[in-house]
Formats: sequence, structure tokens, C-alpha cells
Amino acid sequence: MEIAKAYEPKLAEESHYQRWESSGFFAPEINKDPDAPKYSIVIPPPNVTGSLHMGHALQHTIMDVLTRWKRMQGYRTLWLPGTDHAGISVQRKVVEQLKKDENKTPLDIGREEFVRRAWAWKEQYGNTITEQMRREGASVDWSRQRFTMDASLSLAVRNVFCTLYDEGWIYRGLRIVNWCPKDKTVLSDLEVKEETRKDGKLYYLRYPVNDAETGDRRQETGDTEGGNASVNERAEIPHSAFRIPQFLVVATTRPETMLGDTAVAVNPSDERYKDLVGKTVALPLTDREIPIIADEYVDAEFGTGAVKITPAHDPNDYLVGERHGLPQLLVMNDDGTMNAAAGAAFDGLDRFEARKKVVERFEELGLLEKIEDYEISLPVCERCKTIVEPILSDQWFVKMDEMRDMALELMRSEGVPHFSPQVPHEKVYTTWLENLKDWTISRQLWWGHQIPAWYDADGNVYVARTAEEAKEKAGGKELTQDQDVLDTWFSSGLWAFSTFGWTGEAGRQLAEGGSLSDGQQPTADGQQPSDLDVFLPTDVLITGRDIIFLWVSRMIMLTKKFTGKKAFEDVVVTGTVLGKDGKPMSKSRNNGVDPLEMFDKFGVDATRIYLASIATGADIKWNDLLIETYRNFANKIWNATRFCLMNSEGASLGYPLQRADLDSREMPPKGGTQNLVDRWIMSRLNKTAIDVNKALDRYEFHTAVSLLYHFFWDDFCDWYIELVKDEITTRETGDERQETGDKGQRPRSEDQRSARIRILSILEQALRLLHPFMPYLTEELWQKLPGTSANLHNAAYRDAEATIMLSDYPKGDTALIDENAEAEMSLVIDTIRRVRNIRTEMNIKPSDRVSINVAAAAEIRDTLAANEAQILKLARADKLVLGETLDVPKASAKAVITNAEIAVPLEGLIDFEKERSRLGGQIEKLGKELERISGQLSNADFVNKAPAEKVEALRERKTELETQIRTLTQNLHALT
RNA sequence: GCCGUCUUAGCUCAGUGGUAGAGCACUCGCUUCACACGCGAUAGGUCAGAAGUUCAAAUCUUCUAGACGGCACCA
Repeated sequence: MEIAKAYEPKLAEESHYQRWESSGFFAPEINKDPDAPKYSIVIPPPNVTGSLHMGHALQHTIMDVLTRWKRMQGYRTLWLPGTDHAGISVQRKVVEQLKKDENKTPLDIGREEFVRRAWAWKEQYGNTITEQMRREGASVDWSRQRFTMDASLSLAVRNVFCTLYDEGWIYRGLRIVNWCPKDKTVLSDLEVKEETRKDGKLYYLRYPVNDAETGDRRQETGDTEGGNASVNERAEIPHSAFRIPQFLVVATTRPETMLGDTAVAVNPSDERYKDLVGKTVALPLTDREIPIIADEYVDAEFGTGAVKITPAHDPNDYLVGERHGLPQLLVMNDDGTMNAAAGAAFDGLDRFEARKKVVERFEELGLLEKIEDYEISLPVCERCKTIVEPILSDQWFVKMDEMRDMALELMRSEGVPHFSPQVPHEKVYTTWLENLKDWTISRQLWWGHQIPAWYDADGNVYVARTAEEAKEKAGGKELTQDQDVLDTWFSSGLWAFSTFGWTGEAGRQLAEGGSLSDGQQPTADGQQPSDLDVFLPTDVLITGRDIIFLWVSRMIMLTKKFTGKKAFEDVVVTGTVLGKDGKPMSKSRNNGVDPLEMFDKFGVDATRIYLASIATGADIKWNDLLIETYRNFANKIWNATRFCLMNSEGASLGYPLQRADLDSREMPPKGGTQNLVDRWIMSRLNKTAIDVNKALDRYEFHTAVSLLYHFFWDDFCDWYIELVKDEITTRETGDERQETGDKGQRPRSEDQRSARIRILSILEQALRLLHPFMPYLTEELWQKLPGTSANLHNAAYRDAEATIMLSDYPKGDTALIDENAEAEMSLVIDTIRRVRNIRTEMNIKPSDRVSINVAAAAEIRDTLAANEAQILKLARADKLVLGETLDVPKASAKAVITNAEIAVPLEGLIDFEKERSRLGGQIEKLGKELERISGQLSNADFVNKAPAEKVEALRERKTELETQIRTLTQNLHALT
């Protein structure tokens, strides 16, 4: 068979996915075993606006590895794909498009038309990421693809909202919320990030005090003469001399909000201000008079100890205002400009313009005490980085108490979800839950799930599942629906069960049936179990740290609340793939690496297995060079297969050579040398299979990759192939070749045919082990092997057409682990290595053959004798002399291995000086180890307290080291 | 301020009580008939620092230093 000399990823990537998908291999229905256990994963839905980034690639790789692995094991496997509607992002895209194409605003075209265009946008651009997932090789069941605004998922949202409202867990109220003036919507606490700015300022503003003794000072606010000493200076004056100061100085970072001040507060125990409490100040730039109040909230140590109170624009001030019954004066519009309440001079000014102007006016009036530099942390909108404005607003909230307690109980009693890695995520998760605050769920957008609440002319609210139901509740009054939509995370929070068809009806019936607690859904007789019955709870959720609160925790709570079930058993939290600079990848830093470029450059499979190799849970800096390792690995696999195929004439994996023949000791019997090598590789293969399965069970993807890499490259390629090469390749003479006319490929004997089957079998199993990580390459090669067929499938997929992705994942058989074979192979390998080392150190030309002399006990001599041909070939020797003792000329290079001494006669070639230093170096190295071990063994505490087998092992090692050192020392002396 | 993570070879990282590992880079030698995306052979680390527990510490405890993350506060 002709096969290219190097692996071309593109060719394999283009030819398999379409067949896998169209043949239904990804759907759980491909599994025909009625008793098959299920395995399910739902994808964390990427934004419908999104395109694939490295975080996705990492998480998708892990999900696909798990899915393909379990599918090959015969599970009824479902990985469910989909996207979320990304309220703010889509809204912004459509607004931008509208502006650019038609220079219109959403208000110009109206809500209905806007929503229509948003859908159109979604249809046109929303499948970018799903197409990219096909490129990744993601084995998701596209027939079950979901979108958070699908009819059924929307119904679920509406029912959840209504149920929570009816039960008192959702309320509407006036609170200080995070407002993004750019997006013109409220944000939840989790969508706001703190950003530290060193260039902040703290402004000290003077508020004239209305002194009872001097009367109303309001007319004197412009007075810059006299009596304006600051309170700080006043504080130095003894209390007896204290007079009501002319000004009360407040410090603020947001001067523009003073226009909304409705009080100034001081600490009740602050002696400096005792006499001022109960008096008023004339609020500059306004005609308002506001009270000086005392409140414990004020820290007398900070600033001037006097705080301006703006209840409508600050969360703490809001609480102070509540306590003191202060008016809440809103001075800003929803776009961050000042409104009429701020006064005619400021009406319509942007908040930062207004800040400048307020400060200027204070300065003009002589009311600006000073401006200090101040490091400040500002809340910014996570998406657009706009500075978020805390503002008083009427919004919908979810009280999380009950659901929070459910989630905590689940963790406390069952340890669910089990986080991997457990530290630190479990603690962070529970701590967050314990401090959970109410969740703002309304958003001032048009794209999303419109809140199912209606208002009558008097402002009474009616929450209902439909407009008709609301109208009925309102006694037939004319109603208008709430204009807001729900937070996208609200619908994402239902994802674990809404994607399986839950709409709320079943949930309600279930609640009425009172069987919420046991997590089992009754299935009516004769009905097919629904996806919800079968696949929830899902087995594992793969996600990033950043959405544990935003999504994972909410999904756990909502799933438990509405289905009585766990959302998932395990949560695997992936690390963050950082840019080359060690910082998170971002557009602004321009340190991003595009996974699609990596696919082009190194191949999808190489990128995937590289990502799996770094999936330890820790963050990792990106490094192109490391993918190259796995591109090389892919090429290695390709070429090893190429070699096997070039020598596979007369060999076939197909029936009647069954798996039983290949997977067990029933392999075609072979005597002598071949036996050891085969027993050894089978031992290595089965150990690897067992350990890989174990690693995947524990979500230790990097361990699995490392095991596979070293098995394939070191054991299979470097040793097995080299050791059996002579046997499986034909060395026919030119005459014979002419006779057979088939380029010498036909097996020259039954033994050779068997050897060819064996190597193909090892390779085939290795490809299966690798398949979840490298789906394209392994499918491409598996299809090329002679005799691969559905016979190699897991029993659950007997009828499906042949594909490696439905083949049986090797479990590994402990009966095939052969420690004797591994020990014997170590002897052979060590011997070869010692001789190679001597060759290199002594500058023996590769073409020169040497003779190998070994002194050892009979048992060892037997093993070496049985593998003579292999040793001679790989050590480039032409003679192996075995004996009880060495009988070699003085001009020989010597070495020791465990229980054997090796000599390579080098008459005329040996450099005595070099040999002396070589031996000296080895003696020194071994001597250090001996010294340490002797120290340990002479320590009575160690001998008495350490486990006996540890002590025994060290004693053996000591004896061996002594022997080796003695031998080497004798050799060294013999040279002089 | 509170909670947490990390610090191991030149680089990127594995390694949870018993002889320090990998890939890449480096050095030397190879057109050995699968593969130069390769083969062979070397070299390279008192595991951030200090103290403690232990027969035994990269690994457990405490402290210190540095890097980072989350949460809270911030007039």
C-alpha cells in the first residue's frame, strides 16, 4: 500500500467528520445495547456571538476525550451541544449594525422589528462556533443541539420565573444596582469587575453650615473671605473654644453626585462634629438645604470624618438614607448624563463633564478645599469596560436563600458536585454560596426572554405564564407587559435540564406528586423514558474558573429546585490558557493565540493532544514549541503505521483472527527470542491501557497523554519495532524476488505472518487507545490497516459500519502483565545501552562492528543468548561472548549492569586516558549513591522503623552497588 | 482586609513521605532500507529561603520573600 512519507493532517481532517456525523455515530441511539449505562455531558453553551478561542478548544478537547472514551467503552453516550443567546452581546451587535447600515437606533424601528433583526443576525452569524466545533472533531449529537431561546427552553424560563414568583423567591423592588450607561442596562454583581486606578482623585468640598447663631448662610456661599478654616484645623482647637465652623468639609471621589446629596453624615461619637448634628448645610450649586445627621456607618478616621450622603447613587448612602428617612434624589439619566434634577446648569451634561464643571464651580466659589491623589478601584462593566454607575433603580431580583441551602446541603451530605481539582474550588464555591446575595435578573434589553409580568394602569403587577392568564388575574383590565428581559444567565441556569426537554409542566406535576426529594422521575407505563429521565444528572461538567459562580452554582441550585435532581456529579475546572506573556489572552493585550491557526499549523489532533497534555487544572503559559512535540508525535504514529503497512503482506486483523487472539495470551505461539519481546510489549501495552483508563477516571488527562506518548514512542517504536524489524521484513535475495515477483513482501514463513499480525495488533490497539485524543489521525490509519472491521467494535455497536470511534476501548488485562518479561527486557535493553555508550564514548564509527563479552550467572546468560540477534543488531556488534567470567584483552572498555559485567574489546581503538576517566566518572557516581545508602542503613532508627521491604530493597541495592564499584575499580586498576 | 494557589533543569511544566522526571533548547555522533517532524549518546537541579515534625521531606506544619487568583471594602 502506498502511504505518504509524512502525515498531512488536512487530508485526514477533511475526510472523516462528515461520515461520523451523517452515520449517526455521535447520537446515543447508535448504541443498541438495551442495558448500556449512560454517560452524558452538556456543553457550557458558548455565546452565539462567539468564535472559538483557546479556552473552548481546551474544554472541548476534554469533553470530547471523555465522550469518545466512554462511547468506546459501550456507554450510551451523549454530549449535547448548543449556544446561549448572549443578550447584551447580540443586542450590541444589532445596534451597531443598525447604526452603520441605516443610521437608525432601536427606537426608530421598534421592538418587534429589532427582535426580528436579532434573530436574523443569529441565523446569519450564530453558527460560527458550531462550525468550528466540527473542525475540532467534537463528537456532539447535533440532532440535540439547543439554543437558550428555543421555544421549549423559553417555556422553561417562563415557568421557572412564574414558579419562583409564586413561591416568593422573585420580587421586584427599588434598589441601588450596577448600571452600565453604555449598554443602558442593569448588571448583576458578577458582571461587574473592580479595576484599580492610580490616577484617582479625592476632592474635598466645603459645604456652608447654616449656623443657628449666624443665621441662614445660604446667601453667603460665594464668600471667600474669612472663617473658612477647615474642620481639620479646627480639630486642633480645644473643645471649649469650639465654635460652629463656617464650613463642613466632605471628601468624595465623585463630586458630580453632590448634586444629589440629601444629607451629610458624621459619626455620632465624633467630638469634632457633636454640635453640628441636627443642623443643616446649604448644598452648594443648588438651593437645597440638607441635614447633618449622625450615623455609625461613618468612619471618623477617614477623610474629614464627614460624608456626603447621596442615597440614589451609592449603595452605602442608600442604606443610610433608609435609616434616616432621607429623600432619594436621582440626578442622572440612563446614559450617564445628568438630568434636570441636577439643576439647569448641569442638565444633559455627561457625568464626567459634570464632574469637571462641579469642581470648577466649587473652585470659583472658594468652596474647593483641596484635591488629593487617590488610588481608587472602580467598578467597570465586564464586557465593555465602561465605568458602572451605582444607581437607584426598580428591578427584578431572585432571593437565593432556599436554593442556596439546597446546594450547600448537597455538598455537605453527598459531596456533590465533586470538583476536580478539589482544592481550591470546593472551598471557593461553598464560601461564595454562604455569602450569596440577591440576584438582579432584569435587563433593559429587547433581545432575550421578556419578563412574564404585566402591569395595569395603576401599576399593579400580574405575573403569569401567558398574557391571557395575566389578564384573567387582573380581572380583564388592559395590561402592558414588562419591557425588560431576563439575564441570559437565568436561562443558562436551566441548561442542565431545559436542554433535555424540561419545560416546567413536568416539573410542576412532579412537585405535586411530592417526589421531588428522591431525584427519580416516575415514567408512565409503556412510555419511552425521556432524555430527562435518561441523561440527567449529567456525569460531569467541564468548565473554567470564571463561570463557577455565574453559571455552575446557579445551575446546581436551579436544577435541584426544579427537578429534584443533581445537575451533575463532577465538575472539572480547567486552568486558564495564558498568553506568552503569562497574562490571560485578550484582544486588548494582543497576546491571543487562535486555535484555528494552530489547527492549520500543527493539525487538529496535535493541538488536541497538546491541550490534553496541559489539562492539569493549573494555568499554563502558551508555548507554540510544545505543540510541535505532538505534531512530531502524530508524524511518528503515522510513520510507525507506514512501516507496519509496508510489511503487512499476508497479515490481516480481520476475522477469523479474533480479538481473543490479539488481546490475550492466545497469540500465535512462538518460541525462543520472539517470545520475550512479545510478552514484554503485551505487558507494556496492557499496563498502559490499565493506567490510561485509571487516569481518565480521575480526570488526569496529562497523565493519560504522557503514558500513551511514552508507550508509543519509547516502547513500541524505539524498542519493539527495532527488535522485531528483522523478523517482519523480508530479506530475500534478488533471485527469490524475481521468482515471487512481489517485491519481497509475501511472508516467507508462517512465523513471519504471525509476527506481522502481532505488530499490527499492537499498533491497532495503540490507535484505539489514542483515538479519543487524536480522532482524525487514528481513524485515518485504522481504516488503512488490513482487516479492521466492525468485529473490533464494542459489542454495543455490532451493526454499525466500521469505525475506530465505535471500536472497543482497550481495558488492559492484568493477566498479560508479565513482570518477568519486563525484567528480562531490562537486561537486554541495559546491555544494548551500555555497549552503545561505550561505542559513542570511544568514538567507534557506526559502521564498525564490535564484539560484546558478558560475564554473568547462567540465568542471565540464557536470557542474553536467547536475544542474541537483537542485541547484536541494536548494539551494532557481530559477536556475543557469554561466560562465567570475562576473558578479554586489556584493551577493552568495561561497564557494569545489574548482575552482569560487560566488556567490549577495542584493540587499537581504545583511548586509555578516556576510558580511565569514563570508569572514574561511573565509580564516582555509584559511590555517591552507595555513600548515601550506607548512611541510611547504618542508622538504627531507619532500620527499626522503616517498613521492612524498604530496608530490604536498600540492602540489595547496596550489595549491588558494592559489586559494581568493585568491578569497575578493578577494571580501572587493570588499565594502569 | 479576608480566603486561596503557585515558586522544581536554560524554557514550559509533571511529580502529595522512601534512589529528582518529561518535552523543547543545549553538546557530541549519525543520509542505519517507517520517520531529520528522525536515530543514538551525553550534559544540566543543595526542588524560592528559614525553622519544625519524621528513621526519612520537593511532598506534611509554621514563618519569610516573590508571583498570581477570588471575595470584601473604598466618602
